[in-house]
Amino acid sequence: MSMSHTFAAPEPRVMFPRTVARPSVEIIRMVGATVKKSRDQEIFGEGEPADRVFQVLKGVVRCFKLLSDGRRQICDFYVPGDIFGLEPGLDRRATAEAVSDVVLLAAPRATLMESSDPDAARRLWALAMADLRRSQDHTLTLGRRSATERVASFLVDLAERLGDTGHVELPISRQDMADYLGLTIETVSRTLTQLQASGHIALSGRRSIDLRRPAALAELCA
Amino acid sequence: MSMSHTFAAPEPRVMFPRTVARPSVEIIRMVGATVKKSRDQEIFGEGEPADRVFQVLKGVVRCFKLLSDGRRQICDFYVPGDIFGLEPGLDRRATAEAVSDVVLLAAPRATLMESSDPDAARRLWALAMADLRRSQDHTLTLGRRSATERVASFLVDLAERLGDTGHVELPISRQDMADYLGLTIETVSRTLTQLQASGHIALSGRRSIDLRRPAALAELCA
DNA sequence: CGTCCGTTTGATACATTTCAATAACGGTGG
DNA sequence: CCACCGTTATTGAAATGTATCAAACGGACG
Repeated sequence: MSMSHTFAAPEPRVMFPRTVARPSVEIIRMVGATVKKSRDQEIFGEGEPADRVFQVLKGVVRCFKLLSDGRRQICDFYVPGDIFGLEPGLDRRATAEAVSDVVLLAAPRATLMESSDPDAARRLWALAMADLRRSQDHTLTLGRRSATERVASFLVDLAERLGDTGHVELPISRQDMADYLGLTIETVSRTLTQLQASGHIALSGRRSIDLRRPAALAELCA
Repeated sequence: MSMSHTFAAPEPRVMFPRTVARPSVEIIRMVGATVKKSRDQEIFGEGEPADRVFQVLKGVVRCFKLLSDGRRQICDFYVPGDIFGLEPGLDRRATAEAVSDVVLLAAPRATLMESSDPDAARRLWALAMADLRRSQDHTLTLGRRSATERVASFLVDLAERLGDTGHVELPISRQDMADYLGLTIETVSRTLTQLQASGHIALSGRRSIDLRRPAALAELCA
């Protein structure tokens, strides 16, 4: 489809908002304050009060949980357009960090919850449900898919989320992929080279992947 | 055990003050119709229209997803008091079955969504968020915990859910445990006998487990 | 041009799965 | 109450996928 790049992109750049319509909560745009964070900076930490909700304008955010010995599981990535930071209770159940430099919109939780907009609650609910759906798909992947299947489904999913062009400008490192997929960095790397050898994808640079046979890739997800 | 890379461990957290009252949605009780299903009977199937929401009165329900080759991942179990069947979209993303003979209350989705009760929406939201929280905890378990840690955390979680008495009358088979924990039935079985050998639990019959050292068990979850 | 960090590759170790057999339960009927 | 049976669970031995340990590579950058 698109020409493969001969050069690696210097830095993970702005990602395209996916074309799929998603529930938008206008109110965030209205009452939100712009927040910028640089690469690897924390946005909120586990245990803190969950007083704000965020929308990604630029960059990518990771949300993760830690085990006592430092093992990390990334629950989800958020790309431009996504809203995150809604919590079931009063405090954060996970930590959020900037994967790349990010620009966010932050709105006080209370404002959203008590909004007079009759649709706001419904939209917030839709957002929470969308997260739930993603989380349950993730559960299936982690519980029952092999390394190859995990990587394949990750690529397919990411491509779709970023607006499918058959080309993924990977916004995240191998370590982040590994921690999202429940694998090690070595296994992710090996799997990617295998997928390249089998002609499913083409790697160029560290952060750029062409999906050469998207249909076959989707098959691989089982 | 997957030690991918070491990250700073989270600061010692307070042991869950998780006495979060189970959000109840009275309206289900008011407009709900009683439904009975016997063991292994389907309650709803993936792809069907998601027109009803259920509350468990008696018995246990499992909700799962399948891969094309039949591998199964149980997303969650629902015990008496739990509400399930809320969906992000118009149709079911998973299949629900009766683990044992069950009695359910079923309420039309539309009734709930359009309820004039100002609190109903909020409670529904709380329910969805509770599911999300559980799902993300599950993600951590599947992605980063060893077999022993998975089984231990399952037992601790289940005991708490059923009303912690240090004794779990297991409502589910080894196969269901395995499919929830992303393991095989053999591994679950071996792990349970090890936990018995180490004095953490005592098995009696197939469906009855005593948590002999709950604190130690909780430690095992990492 | 050399350093540094992230990635790839290689060799080996290990946890869990797989395959196969045995054992324990739970219900049924004699 | 006991013997039988099918089902579910346990145990064992071997195979396998992924992790671990260790080293080499490569691009980005000063």
